[in-house]
Amino acid sequence: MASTPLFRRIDVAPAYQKVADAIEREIINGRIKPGEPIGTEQQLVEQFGVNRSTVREGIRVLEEGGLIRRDSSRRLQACLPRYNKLATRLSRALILHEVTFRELFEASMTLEVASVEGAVERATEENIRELADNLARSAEVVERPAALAELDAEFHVLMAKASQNRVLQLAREPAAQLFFPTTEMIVGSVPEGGARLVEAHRHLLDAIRRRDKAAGVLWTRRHLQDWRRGFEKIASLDRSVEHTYMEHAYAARQ
Amino acid sequence: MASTPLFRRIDVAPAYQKVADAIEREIINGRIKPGEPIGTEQQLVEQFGVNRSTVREGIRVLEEGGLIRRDSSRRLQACLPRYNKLATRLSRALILHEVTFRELFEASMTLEVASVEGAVERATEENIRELADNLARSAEVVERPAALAELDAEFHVLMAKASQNRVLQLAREPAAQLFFPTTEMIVGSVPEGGARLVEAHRHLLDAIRRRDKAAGVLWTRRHLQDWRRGFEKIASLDRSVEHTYMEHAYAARQ
DNA sequence: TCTTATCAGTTTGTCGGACAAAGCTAGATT
DNA sequence: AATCTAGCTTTGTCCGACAAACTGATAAGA
Repeated sequence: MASTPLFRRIDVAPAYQKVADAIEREIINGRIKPGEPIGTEQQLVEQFGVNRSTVREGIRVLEEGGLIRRDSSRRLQACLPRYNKLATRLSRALILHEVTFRELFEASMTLEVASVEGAVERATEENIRELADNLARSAEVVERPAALAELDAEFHVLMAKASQNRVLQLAREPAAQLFFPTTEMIVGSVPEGGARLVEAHRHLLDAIRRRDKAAGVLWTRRHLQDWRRGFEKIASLDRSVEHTYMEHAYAARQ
Repeated sequence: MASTPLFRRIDVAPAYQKVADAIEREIINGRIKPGEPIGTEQQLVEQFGVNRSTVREGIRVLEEGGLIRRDSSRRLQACLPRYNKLATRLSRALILHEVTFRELFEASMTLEVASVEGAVERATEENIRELADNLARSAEVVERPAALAELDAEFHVLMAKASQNRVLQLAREPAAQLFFPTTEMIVGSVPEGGARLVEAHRHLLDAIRRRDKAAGVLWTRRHLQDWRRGFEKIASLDRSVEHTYMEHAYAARQ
């Protein structure tokens, strides 16, 4: 057992970091609620007693972290970090770690199955309406791979939402962001690809309506296996989610 | 179909954002590899033709995003975003969204089971050694909840690593960061809690060694059910992962 | 020869002040 | 009352400056 230290540890974090930390603490522990204003840069300068440049560096950190944002008039306010934005960062990290489509597929299988199970158990009328609406729109664009791929991604987001489990929602998002953009290629290259996709969605929605978990899991598996078979016609599962592919997804998102 | 536009869209992003985007692009598409230097602030000032303050704001954005870091001498270099740094941000987001322990538990059950399945299939000798080492250390501190809780968290990280699936590794991390800190409280408040935990780990490692997937899944379920029963003695599963709890985890991490 | 001390040059973190552009406010005008 | 305008505020950017920390190399000492 060490003796009581004479001095406390010296805090050597740079000032901009301390500014960011101080504001973060206020938001995390709820003293500043999402939507509430943080104050102007000048006010922060006065409160913290540092230069405006320093405050601004701190603000950038928090902004990137998704804890604060600027409203329409560019004033600072606290906000709820959007899963989507964070997921984008994570997807980027996955790219840089050169994960393979096999890893992506395996993880997505787990996460999507869990989503469906949750959705079958807990989907609300509202959730079902949203899914039905998506299905109707999908049926209309079954011959247009780009539009269909987008609706497919949305369908699975809605499914995760219907599970009422926000942790799951967040956990599946990064993988989904990388996984689903390939749908367009696959649907386009497999005969009847679009029709099979819509049919799978129809069965999934049906399973949720009937609260039939086994059917939900079964059709999710089939749906993803379809994706996999399609993908393997185009490329190897063991190829990494490449930079070129990222550029594609990237350009499309902008 | 719209006619060809006369003008291209005007880019109105602030300069610091453009600086960040430009550097990010170079890293994402691999022209700058992880570990390579970005250059000094002065060099960036010259290359981009903007002020150093502007460059520094851009740097903060990338730093927080985990794309660049400063090495021992504070020089800038590209880096692979660390999962657990990103996961920390996600955990924070989950807190702010006031997710419940029930959501956390359900999602973790899915993710940990998937980890074990992967580990049983693909764990290397090295992975098994690490797990065995962790287990040995756990057995030594079975009576000290704080130390044991830490090793428990590590055990599950190692398990995810053994699954050889980096997507899964990343997906489970945010939930785990919120989930496992409660272990300390639970182990301390349940008689034989520590012993049960170590026993579960022993069976898990054994299942991996024998490549027995069913046993791995079974003991993972038991292990987490144990957590759940313990947790319910202390608090309701439907309580949100509260700010107070976050403060606890937060203080411990500093 | 090997280690240590020194010293000048870089680089980062911070500061103060400045200014144009965009937003906001409130009084003036129709 | 609705609209317009002028002034104030705030943000984004720039400039120049300086102390502290770090680098690298040279000089001094064992």
